[in-house]
Amino acid sequence: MTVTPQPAFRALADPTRRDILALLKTQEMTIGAVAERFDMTRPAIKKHLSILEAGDLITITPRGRERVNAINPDGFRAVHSWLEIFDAFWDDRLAALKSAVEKDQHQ
Amino acid sequence: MTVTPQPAFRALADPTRRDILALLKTQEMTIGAVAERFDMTRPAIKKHLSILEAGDLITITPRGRERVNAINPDGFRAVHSWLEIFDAFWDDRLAALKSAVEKDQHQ
DNA sequence: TTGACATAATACCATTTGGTTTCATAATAG
DNA sequence: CTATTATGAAACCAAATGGTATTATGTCAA
Repeated sequence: MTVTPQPAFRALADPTRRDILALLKTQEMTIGAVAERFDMTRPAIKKHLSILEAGDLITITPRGRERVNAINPDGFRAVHSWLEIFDAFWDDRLAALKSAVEKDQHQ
Repeated sequence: MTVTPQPAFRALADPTRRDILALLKTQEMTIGAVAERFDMTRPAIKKHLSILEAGDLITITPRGRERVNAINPDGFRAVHSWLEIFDAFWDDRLAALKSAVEKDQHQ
């Protein structure tokens, strides 16, 4: 069970890391393969991948001399569940907006 | 329309800022009132609030010599819509898990 | 076994970040 | 008007962050 969403939120704060996630969404990839897609050195990409792993947003699985990086839903769920705290608020605002619009229409 | 979720994700990456959001969820508050709730100086809180505003997660409205800070759903929607990119992935994984379980039951 | 390849690990650097202190400004209460 | 109150703004600092280059390690292929 995920205790704190902090590592996931921290991981999501960087645009390169979000791009990596969007890339891994389509397919699992080795570190080298990911690095090829970015204008950045492999060590830099490896750091990003480690941070994504720390946030439970990806898994890194050894396969021979390679490391396979794949999306891991766990971290996403932690983020999602934190954001859900605000769902009721949105509903309230939407309801308020709706009633305001309706009231306006009746005038 | 929100163009990039970057300022919102950046704002969400700090635990103090997420605590501030959780606080503002219950009620609008002035800067001073927010600062009273944290073991931190007012300028520090003010910086956090500015970053939250830059991420469209809150609005800061002048009222006399005060500034009223209130949750703003816009930034949350930007975050939510970026995360939605991964919804299909979760579904796929769930479907894969489900079929794996079912297959297992038939053996 | 040896060479090549994929990654790990370390040291290093510039910039950003999260905090402070201090001083300035604007609005309200008497 | 004056004192107080709420905030703005600037300068500054330590630590974290995002990147690099370099060197080491482990695995595969011939």
